[in-house]
Amino acid sequence: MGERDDGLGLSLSLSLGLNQKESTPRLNPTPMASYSSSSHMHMQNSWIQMFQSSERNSDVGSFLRGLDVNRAPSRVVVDVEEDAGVSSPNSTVSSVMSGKRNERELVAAAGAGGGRTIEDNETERGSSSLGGGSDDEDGGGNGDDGSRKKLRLSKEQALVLEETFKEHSTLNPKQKMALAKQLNLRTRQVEVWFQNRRARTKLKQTEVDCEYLKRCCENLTEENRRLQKEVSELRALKLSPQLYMHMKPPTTLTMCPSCERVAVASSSVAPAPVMSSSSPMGPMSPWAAIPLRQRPAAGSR
DNA sequence: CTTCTATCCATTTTTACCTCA
DNA sequence: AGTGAGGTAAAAATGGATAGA
Repeated sequence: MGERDDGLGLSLSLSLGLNQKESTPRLNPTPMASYSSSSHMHMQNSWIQMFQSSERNSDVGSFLRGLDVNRAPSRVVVDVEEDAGVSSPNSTVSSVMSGKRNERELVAAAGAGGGRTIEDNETERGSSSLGGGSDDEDGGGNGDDGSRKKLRLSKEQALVLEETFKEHSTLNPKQKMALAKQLNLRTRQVEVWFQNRRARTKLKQTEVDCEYLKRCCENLTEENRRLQKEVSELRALKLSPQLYMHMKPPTTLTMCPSCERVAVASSSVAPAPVMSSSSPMGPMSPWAAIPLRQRPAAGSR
């Protein structure tokens, strides 16, 4: 199904993302959840390329499917005029009515009432796709009744949209209109496509972040388990002082990760002063009697 | 400050396509 | 081989929030 492509892409993205993040153990400083047009270049260089590579494959896949199944190459019918007529709802419609709904209603009305929005779009799509679109196949359908009709974008259209999205995750009205004209789409379609594209990107970014956090959680859980085990071992050693005095200090828990001082592994001393920066090694510290060179962690610094 | 317009996002609905029994 | 059900992604619609004039 279609998910196969997406699943593949996602798995690739995940693996890449994790590898990338493992080298830099921190979440993406510009998470996609809050990306904006000003920060889209970040994602362009990091995440989005992973997505786009997979999605492009998906597009190619759907395109190939479309080629095989649906579209026999046929004549090219280009009708750009209506695009402008129908597709500038923001300016023309809103001046008469108010709000976005009116624009949609107008489009629907135009499609139903002898206008040629949806139906024409099919024609336009066929024209801009690889000559695809047998006219009788889609055009004769339900375009006349004004009902919404699915508009599967052609490969070329999707490709151009993707390339544009790479450069700008958002479009200003001028760019939108130019792109719509170039692709023989309505500006509303371009706008919707970009909205959906941003949503897909964000969703995938969320999934990647979730996977990364899951990994972090697993690592921390494992680390916690290991430390708990070590604590219990040290507590057990407390019961046998002779052995304790002659043992080497543990290889872990020897360094405070924050202040990078040698920590005190004494069980008789409360752990709080251990991390104190003023006197990390109190007078009661059993390690104080051990020469520094015998402390593996301290000596390794 | 209010109103209007445009845009965005989150969510939902619709549609086309695919797989499988 | 043909067909319908179910699943999925994508396109479109909807409603709310927000910014700017």
